[in-house]
Amino acid sequence: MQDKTTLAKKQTGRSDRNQAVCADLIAVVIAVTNGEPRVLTIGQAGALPSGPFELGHRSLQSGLRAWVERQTSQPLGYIEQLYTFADRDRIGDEHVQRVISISYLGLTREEQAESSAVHGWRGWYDYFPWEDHRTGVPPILADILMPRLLAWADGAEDLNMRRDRRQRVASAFGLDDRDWNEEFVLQRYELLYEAALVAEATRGRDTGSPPPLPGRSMIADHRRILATGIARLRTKIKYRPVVFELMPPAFTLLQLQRTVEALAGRLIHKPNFRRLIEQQNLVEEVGETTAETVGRPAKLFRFRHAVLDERAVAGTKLPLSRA
Amino acid sequence: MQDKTTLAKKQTGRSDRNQAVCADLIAVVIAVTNGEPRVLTIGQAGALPSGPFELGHRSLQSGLRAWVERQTSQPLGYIEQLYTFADRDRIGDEHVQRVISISYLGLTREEQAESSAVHGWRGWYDYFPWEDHRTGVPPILADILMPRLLAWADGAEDLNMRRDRRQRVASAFGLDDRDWNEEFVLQRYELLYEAALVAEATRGRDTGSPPPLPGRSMIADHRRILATGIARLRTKIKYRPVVFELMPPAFTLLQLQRTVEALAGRLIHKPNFRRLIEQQNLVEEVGETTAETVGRPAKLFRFRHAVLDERAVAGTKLPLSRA
DNA sequence: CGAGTTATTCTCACAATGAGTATAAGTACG
DNA sequence: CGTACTTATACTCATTGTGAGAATAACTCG
Repeated sequence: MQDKTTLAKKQTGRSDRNQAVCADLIAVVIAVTNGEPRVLTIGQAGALPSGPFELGHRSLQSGLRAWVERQTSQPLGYIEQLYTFADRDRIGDEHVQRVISISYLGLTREEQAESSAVHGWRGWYDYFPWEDHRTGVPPILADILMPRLLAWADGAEDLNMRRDRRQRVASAFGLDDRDWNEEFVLQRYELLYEAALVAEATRGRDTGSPPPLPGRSMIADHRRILATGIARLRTKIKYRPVVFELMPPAFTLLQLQRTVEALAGRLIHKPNFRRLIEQQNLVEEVGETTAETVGRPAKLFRFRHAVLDERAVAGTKLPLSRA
Repeated sequence: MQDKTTLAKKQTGRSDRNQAVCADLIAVVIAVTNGEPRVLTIGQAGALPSGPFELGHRSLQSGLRAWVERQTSQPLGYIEQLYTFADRDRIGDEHVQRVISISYLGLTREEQAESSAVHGWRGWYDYFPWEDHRTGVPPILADILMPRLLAWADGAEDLNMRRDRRQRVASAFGLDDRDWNEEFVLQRYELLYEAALVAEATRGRDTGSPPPLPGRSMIADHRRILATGIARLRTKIKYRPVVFELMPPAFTLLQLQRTVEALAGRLIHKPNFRRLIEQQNLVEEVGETTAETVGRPAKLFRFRHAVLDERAVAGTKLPLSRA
């Protein structure tokens, strides 16, 4: 019955323990502007908006909203929890106190007047140049990263380890007969980290003048958190109508497609995309057309907000081309 | 540049703040025995294994493993993070100190010799009797819960609120022309909570002798966490080969099917299930057959562990019948 | 007006899926 | 020992979903 006492403690506030943990809230806030996905950052160093969870906060979510709005004055719409970390090694903290990082993914639209010195929107492919396959395989991947990754795999002492590494590289980057899977963002980042092909992997060590490595870096483990957010978003757009959080009130089907392509980092077959959106009844015509540049004017659509009620979870499927 | 100081603080351990938060690790550990899904609990009251995250723990995961093994001496295999909560109201804690609950889902096999007084396995449908649709719609749902839910929906003052409630009930419970979706476990629980149809919803209040409400209750918000775990598992078995974590080394296809049915709470078309499993190459023949009870003996299969390497994420789809 | 550009509608082959039927190989028991 | 019953396993078939490409419509530009 040691269990009864545990319960008692649980219900009377555990003042007997001094687990001085502190909890950080970290936000990955995404917007898509002109067909480019962007992430909200603060400071020069490249950091995600974040701050400690405080007593005044009503909930984790509201604490996060408060920090983001204080640091960037960007209003937040949709948010969802990403992951909670507490690894000691990655935090870059030598002190004894433990930090728990609770990360969130937020989706908005970039409507800021002018960019500020302390915060701004940065293209997410600046941080992950190997992730953009819209115009084919990025040169940086084929020319620099793949050779280095394979060298790293073959550089393992153990035979089993070599096989394992090659296996993981092949799976994550779509080698051999496999297809490129845009969802494996985190696995790819973790491999590059392991192979010391991203700057933050060698941060603690004294590597003289570090060689230039691909992709912009971020403080602490923020780039890993961003990778987690991108992976989640790329997965989620396939079964939930979250893309619309990133769209203006009215948009053409091509604009919608370009947004999805920007997120997925790959192209979509236009007629099939259109078919899927329409047969799922996700949008309705506004009644007007765009007077944009050249070509036949496109009808404007708006998101049918009713679908959020109709099928709380349903599914939005997106046809991604193979080529 | 207030941002530079923030960074500095971040990297030198934030001893300047006294955010005395404490973090709890909570485990939803699932096994399936004889076609019944079960959850690992401690104590009489119905509690999930849990304990505070401590300085000695290497990571959140290892801290969780330590607590579960200490409290239940049940070894843990597969685990994944579920969700992090910090709601004040639901914790049942009047004190100022904040508690963050980090929950995990674990999958194992029940191999305990005899049950102990302080811990044990309980059928998960004891807690959620309305979730088992393997033998049709549970009477408790049709006879008791649905009428009460509809009464609750119609009891709202505002017209919009009435419509909204009816809408949510219909969606979560598959009314009208909608299908029952076994994945909406959490939404259903939340609705029942809102409608005060689960015991823990009226816990704080002085409701004299509370009427008997369906389903066994749990301490604090543990039942909600269990609902989250069930929902996650029901979703996940459809695209990842996690069922095998719950299976013995060798099994027949029917045993595998019964396990999936137990988790999903609904029946599966046998030939289609078989086809799906085989064409995905998830299993291989052991070479023996079962000498079980009656009927033609079934071949024994084992999980092809190689698939975990081959497609780190791939997909295991399961055909759920509509009837 | 013709070339170029984007929008929009169809067609078609093929894979995936839900449902049902038929046959095989055992056990139980008169 | 043969018949009824039970479970295993193998096919069939209709329908839908999906990837890919062709055809047509409606504009702008010069």
